[in-house]
Amino acid sequence: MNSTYDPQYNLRSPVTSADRVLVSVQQAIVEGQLAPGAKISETGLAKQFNVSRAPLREALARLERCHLIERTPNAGARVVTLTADGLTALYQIREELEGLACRLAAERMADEEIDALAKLLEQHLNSQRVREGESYYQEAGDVDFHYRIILASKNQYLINMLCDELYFLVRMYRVQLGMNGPRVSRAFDEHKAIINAIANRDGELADLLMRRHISASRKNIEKKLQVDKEVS
Amino acid sequence: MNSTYDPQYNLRSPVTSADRVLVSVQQAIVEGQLAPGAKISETGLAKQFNVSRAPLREALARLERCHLIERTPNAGARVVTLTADGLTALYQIREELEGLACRLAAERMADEEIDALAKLLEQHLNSQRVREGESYYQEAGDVDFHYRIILASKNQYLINMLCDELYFLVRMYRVQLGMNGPRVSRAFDEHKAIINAIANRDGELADLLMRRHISASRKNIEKKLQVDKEVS
DNA sequence: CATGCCAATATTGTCGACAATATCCCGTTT
DNA sequence: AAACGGGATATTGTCGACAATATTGGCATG
Repeated sequence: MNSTYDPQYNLRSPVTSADRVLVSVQQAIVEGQLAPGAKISETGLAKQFNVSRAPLREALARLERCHLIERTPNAGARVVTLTADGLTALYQIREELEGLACRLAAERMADEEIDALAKLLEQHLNSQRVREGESYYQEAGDVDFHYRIILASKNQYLINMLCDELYFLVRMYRVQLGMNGPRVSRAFDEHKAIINAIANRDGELADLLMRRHISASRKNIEKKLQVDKEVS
Repeated sequence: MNSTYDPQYNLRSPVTSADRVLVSVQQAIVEGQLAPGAKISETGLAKQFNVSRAPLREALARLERCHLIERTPNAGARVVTLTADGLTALYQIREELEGLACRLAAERMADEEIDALAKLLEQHLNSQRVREGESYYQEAGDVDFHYRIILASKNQYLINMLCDELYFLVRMYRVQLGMNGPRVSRAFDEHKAIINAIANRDGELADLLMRRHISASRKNIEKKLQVDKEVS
């Protein structure tokens, strides 16, 4: 599995050193190199990434924004922990917001964008790596699909909340629980149904399908969380 | 009109000096002392609030989070501008999220909380100040109602997104457009219907009513925006 | 006169040091 | 032995200065 994940979704490329360290720490938390619940040492991380504490603290502020850490004044920051309740809460929001994104995308997505997304889906399914079950590429493909629809909504706040805030946490749950099971082919079918609804400009249906899709995904992860808990 | 607005909604009281300057600048932007589109001078604001640039920049990071300013790397920050498109986008999100909040509140709100909220509504309607049309108290009362329902959802992300991020902008639209018109009594009826639905544990209905309520509010503000544009 | 370039200026980003606060450890007390 | 208290330590918050980047104004050129 390829461990470097190119976040092509970051709207603006990292220009300042706070941006760079943010990307690094985001990745470290999502992939678990900084364990859930771990205390974050400002001086430690600053040294590790060869920056001073100022840009690191700027990065921490944004990490809090995307719910990857929790800060308490004068006491410091900890990496968030993954819980069943948190997952449910997160996916409840996703259902609402991505449902809305589908309705808007059905109105606003250009025909060419729709074609391109449909093609990307096919291409992704046929890809060697996906069939071999590399979870990294499954994850990237899924996120890509959702991002394109969200961006097509052209609602600034929606895009911001989903892509810049919530999705890092979504990926964290998936990566750390190793979600690479047999749901891939079913998810593909669901994706296809959604893009079809959008192509038909049927926002209501796309909304409904997306909600179901996310709900199914949630149940899948909840099951895994349950199993993990029983094992431990 | 009382110009000081006690933000009783801030979950944790400001403890650090960055917290304090954040509250001050938030208020300044929402109430228009820092005009929409105005450039933000870090050194200027820092002097004005008698702090160094470090805590001020911390505050700016959080102001960006609640969409009150827009930053561009190496170039600085500007106060956001109020536009019809932005308002529509904002209220689309509100409809979805507050609808969800209603569904959850219908499940989770304690009977005593419901009673208290109903009483607060009555009390608010009968209040001298409200009948005299002091927009400040109308605004506070409305926000209070919505906040209580949102908090009752007990969904951490929902609460965070609405109360800590979006609502400052909502208030900014309302305050700066001087929304103190005759919608107050109608809004009261709508509030009452919503709390009734919640009391009956009818989440579906509460959801629907809240969406309509927010939609009506949006149209009201859009009208005002239109009028203002024609005048100018 | 408009336009493009370059230096001077102003503003933002980063750094290291200090102050304020929390955390830890250990001795004392009941 | 457990609970409390107080000092030592570590960590966070804030400050002023410097470096890096944008912006401004004037000068030369077409």
